[in-house]
Amino acid sequence: MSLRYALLALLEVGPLTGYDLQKQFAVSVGHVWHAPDSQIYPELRKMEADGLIEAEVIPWGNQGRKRQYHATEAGVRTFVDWMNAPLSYSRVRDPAHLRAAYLEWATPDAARGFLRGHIRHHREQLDQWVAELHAIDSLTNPMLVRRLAVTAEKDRRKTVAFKRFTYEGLIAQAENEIAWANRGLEILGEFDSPE
Amino acid sequence: MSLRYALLALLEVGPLTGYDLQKQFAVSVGHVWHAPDSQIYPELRKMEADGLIEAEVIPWGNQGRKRQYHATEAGVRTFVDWMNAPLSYSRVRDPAHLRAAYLEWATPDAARGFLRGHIRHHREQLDQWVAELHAIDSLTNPMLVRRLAVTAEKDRRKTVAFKRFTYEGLIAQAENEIAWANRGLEILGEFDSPE
DNA sequence: GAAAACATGTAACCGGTTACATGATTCT
DNA sequence: AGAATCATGTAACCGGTTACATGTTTTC
Repeated sequence: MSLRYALLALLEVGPLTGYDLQKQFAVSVGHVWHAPDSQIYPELRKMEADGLIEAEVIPWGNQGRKRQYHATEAGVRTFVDWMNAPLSYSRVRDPAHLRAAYLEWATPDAARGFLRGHIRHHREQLDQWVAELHAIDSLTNPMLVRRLAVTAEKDRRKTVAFKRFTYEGLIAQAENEIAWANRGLEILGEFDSPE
Repeated sequence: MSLRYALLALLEVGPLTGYDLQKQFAVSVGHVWHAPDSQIYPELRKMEADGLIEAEVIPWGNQGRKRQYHATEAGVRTFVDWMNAPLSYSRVRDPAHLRAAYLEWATPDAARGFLRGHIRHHREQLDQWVAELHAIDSLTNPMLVRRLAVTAEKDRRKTVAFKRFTYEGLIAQAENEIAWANRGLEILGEFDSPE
């Protein structure tokens, strides 16, 4: 159910089309919440039906049309209420750690492949997040710039601080996973080349 | 789709009823993969239909009956194949970090509550995992003991090593989240009591 | 004129969540 | 006799995934 809050978060800053939102999900918000376009467009319609957002149909070229959405008062309220409500945690479902727990069933090669894949995956995430952190610091993230433009001067530092905080957390997560997998490779080595 | 592999992992060790499996999901495997009974029983039936497991109907008391499942040859093969296949990673969907990214919308109290809740949640997880790690080291985890009983002597160290490895990883994750949330509380403090 | 980008969806499926539902056995 | 535990499900719903589907506009 967080998709709608992720969408609302983006729409708090200013009106966007489904396509704009979709692109944001490929970069900024997408770093913490992924959603494909096939989910975004129907969700926007539902949110519109629920009165959280409103669309303005804008002509685009000769025949083209696009729907530009903006948050309504109710939408802002809903978003703020969610931000102030306690977060509910879903139960653990962690394929990588599930596999690790039974790794003695894999061949040594497959086990090594799994751990290297884990490192590769988190290295890729890490690279993205580090780049995003730089974009925050250098103010080259367009959504953040737009956000700051509509934020009172006194709240700007805070806004930037939370964005940094988020990405620092994600970076620490990725580094942690990489360190864990490397430790796993060491353990594998102990059993592969025993002496 | 990992539920069936989690179930197979448990059934590799020896026959269990749906109820036995369900209890394991409340403790050991449940630490990495949660599943409610309403999901376990139907999944077992599907696995039986797919020939991965077989049930033996055992009388229980005067009229009671229970179905004790064991992995078939095909079941073992399927499990081993999964263990040797590359793991596919699903896209990020992280409610806590999503919220953190827009935490300036929450009241200072709600923000503090969110971070404290994050710490509480991961502290609870941490406690469970630390206890589990002790149960591994002291060989008081019944499933592990059963597992070791059917494992060749030379593979026992390896089996225990991977279990430890898994829980060390989970513990590091939890500690990481707690450290992150504490850092968030510090940041909050800077903005709440500025001078 | 072709390719890239803009724009917006539908549909089938699947795994997981929540709530409901029931009955037997064993322990105290 | 009552509580705890053992035992096994069904059903409605919902969020997310994957595949499919289509047309316009802008840029090169």
